[in-house]
Amino acid sequence: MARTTLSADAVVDVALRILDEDSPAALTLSAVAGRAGVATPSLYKHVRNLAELRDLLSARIMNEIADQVGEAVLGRSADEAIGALMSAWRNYALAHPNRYAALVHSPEPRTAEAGTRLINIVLATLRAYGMEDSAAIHAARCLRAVVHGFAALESEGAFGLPEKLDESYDLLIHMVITGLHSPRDAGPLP
Amino acid sequence: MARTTLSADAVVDVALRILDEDSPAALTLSAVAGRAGVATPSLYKHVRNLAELRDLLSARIMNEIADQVGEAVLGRSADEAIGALMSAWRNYALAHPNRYAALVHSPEPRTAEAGTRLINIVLATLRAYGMEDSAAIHAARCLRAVVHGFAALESEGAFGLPEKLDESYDLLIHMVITGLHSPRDAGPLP
DNA sequence: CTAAAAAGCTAATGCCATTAGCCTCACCTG
DNA sequence: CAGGTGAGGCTAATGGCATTAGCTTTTTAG
Repeated sequence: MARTTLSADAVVDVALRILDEDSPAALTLSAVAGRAGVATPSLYKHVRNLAELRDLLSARIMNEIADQVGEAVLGRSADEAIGALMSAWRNYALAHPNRYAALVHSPEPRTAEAGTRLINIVLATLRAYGMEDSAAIHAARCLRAVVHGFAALESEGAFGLPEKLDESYDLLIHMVITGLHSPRDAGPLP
Repeated sequence: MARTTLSADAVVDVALRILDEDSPAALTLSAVAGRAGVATPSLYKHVRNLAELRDLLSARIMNEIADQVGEAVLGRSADEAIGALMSAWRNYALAHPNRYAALVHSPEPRTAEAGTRLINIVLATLRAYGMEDSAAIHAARCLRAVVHGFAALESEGAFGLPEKLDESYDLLIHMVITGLHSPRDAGPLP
């Protein structure tokens, strides 16, 4: 029966639900097929193999992050934009910890393209600080590393102490904004 | 033959070599057994299962990082210590990308304990900035997130652009140091 | 010297991904 | 309206891996 129900996108949808409701380890083709109401080998008509499904999943997730971060930045600029950007990014990871854990930062084209969308949003935001070209790239990398590090650790439950994580993140935002205002060649501080 | 050759530690050694020479995905009990010159089920005399082997591996790696970071900080303080700490941490990830990728930040006791060693080193370093208690915890979390984010992304090969990564990291160190000198309640900048 | 424990082995089970080859319905074509 | 084609589904089979059970051998403690 050439039903029109299933497609690569639909398979990714199912995989996302498994990810959200179970764990990254529960993401098997068997589980996806079971939930889609289909025999396992049927999935191969839509997806080359498990590795490709993971790639598609990563790309989808990265695009969702770019969407949310892009929306958060709309209509803001400079410090306010940085804060909104960082909060939106972290909030995505908090709302979907398993998705964030499943996100792979590989050179795989689809995910890389979505990653480029995200980086471009960051670069655009940095223009408010007068950063261009190389300087902006370095700063964007730092911003990305900072947010990713916190989000990854937090969604893994790696922060054990009782101190409030919101406060830690506020501090981090503050540190980033301070750093952006202090150009690299400013030399040592007083 | 109750040979004295194999032990849990030796199994972890073999697993580390597989990790270094192949990939995280190549780390199977079969591969470990093969390289150890033993049948697969024999490993269960030393390790409860694959999950425990991964935990032991994580703990080993985390301890190595703590060792290197602790050594880097020795005899330095304040800004110089922060820079040395951040460089040593990143250098470990660069030297052993697969180990860094295999590192899991779970609440698993052994790894958590090694992680505590590392955090204590960071906390001690922060004391040079007059930070204590809660403030130091928040700052330590930020430092950890910053370094982990950069190291994780770099060792995954996530930075695609041609700009030199050393320069990006220098900027990141600069940003962190600047942020540490600017207390949270300093208010907006000029 | 002996007995028990430590550490190894083979065999067997079950899950998973993947491949091969078959079947059937939906739809387009004439 | 008949028929053929292909997308999309299915069953069966294969091979890798983790894990368990139960046996055997070697140390080593007493």
